[in-house]
Amino acid sequence: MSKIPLPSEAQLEILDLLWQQQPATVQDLHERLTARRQVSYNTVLTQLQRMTKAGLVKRDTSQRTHAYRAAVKREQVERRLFHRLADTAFGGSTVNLALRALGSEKPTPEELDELQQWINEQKQ
Amino acid sequence: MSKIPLPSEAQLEILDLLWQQQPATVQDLHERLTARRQVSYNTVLTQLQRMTKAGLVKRDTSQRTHAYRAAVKREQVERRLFHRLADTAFGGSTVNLALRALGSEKPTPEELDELQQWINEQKQ
DNA sequence: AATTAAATACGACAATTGTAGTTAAACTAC
DNA sequence: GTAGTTTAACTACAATTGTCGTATTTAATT
Repeated sequence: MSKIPLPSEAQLEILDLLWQQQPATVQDLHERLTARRQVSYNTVLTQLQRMTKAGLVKRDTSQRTHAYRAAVKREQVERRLFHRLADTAFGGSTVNLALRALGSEKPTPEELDELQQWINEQKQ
Repeated sequence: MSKIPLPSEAQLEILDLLWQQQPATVQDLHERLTARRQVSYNTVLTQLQRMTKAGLVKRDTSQRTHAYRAAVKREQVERRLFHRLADTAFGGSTVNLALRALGSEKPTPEELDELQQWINEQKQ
């Protein structure tokens, strides 16, 4: 099942774009990523090729212009990334990590509600 | 000020031990780290040397056996790490990231209380 | 058909990362 | 003081990472 590695930083950026809109071509992704920072088409392509090999994305090669989609679930990847961080520096407590991270934030009322709801669920 | 880089994964592990107890010698840290996973003395030493050069830790070389202490604040590093993660894949919302990460956890009552308290503070 | 554009494959490369070996100096214990 | 032990400096090395360039193929334009 999950011998799929976690995405690297640069890969995560692209994967994030895919999660937002799938499927997508290299050009799509390059355009969208360029909106955030300067990066060449080939760089995006290479990362997509690496992610394909790694099993992080799938591609449809039936057309000359390949179409990509994520092969991993957003929730799972995010949870694993978070855990890796929590494990190495927060004594494994994700709640601690969450609290620490929240510490300096000013959440929107919606976000607060979501959090509140989560807590209520846990209490039952 | 902060051209100090973020610690790598392995460095964070060691830094975490330092934050728990400072100052510490390489041997101290090696022993404590070994409790978590197998790693050689030299590996710990090398990381400490790299962290020293990077400005992440300071060392007292007045004795033959050097003594290390963190040169960066835990809160700051953790917040930066968290933000880096949030920025690349969570649309910059740390609350979202926190929620996502909490998703599958079973927190202790104490942790729940802490979270609840944080929420209450935010509401005011 | 000839030229240009678009797309992928493949290779390259420097920097970082994790890991550890070798060397040499400085203590420690006989 | 001779032999082992600790410690740190330095070197090494393969894997990963982020970044592109070049070559090649295929499609579009004129």
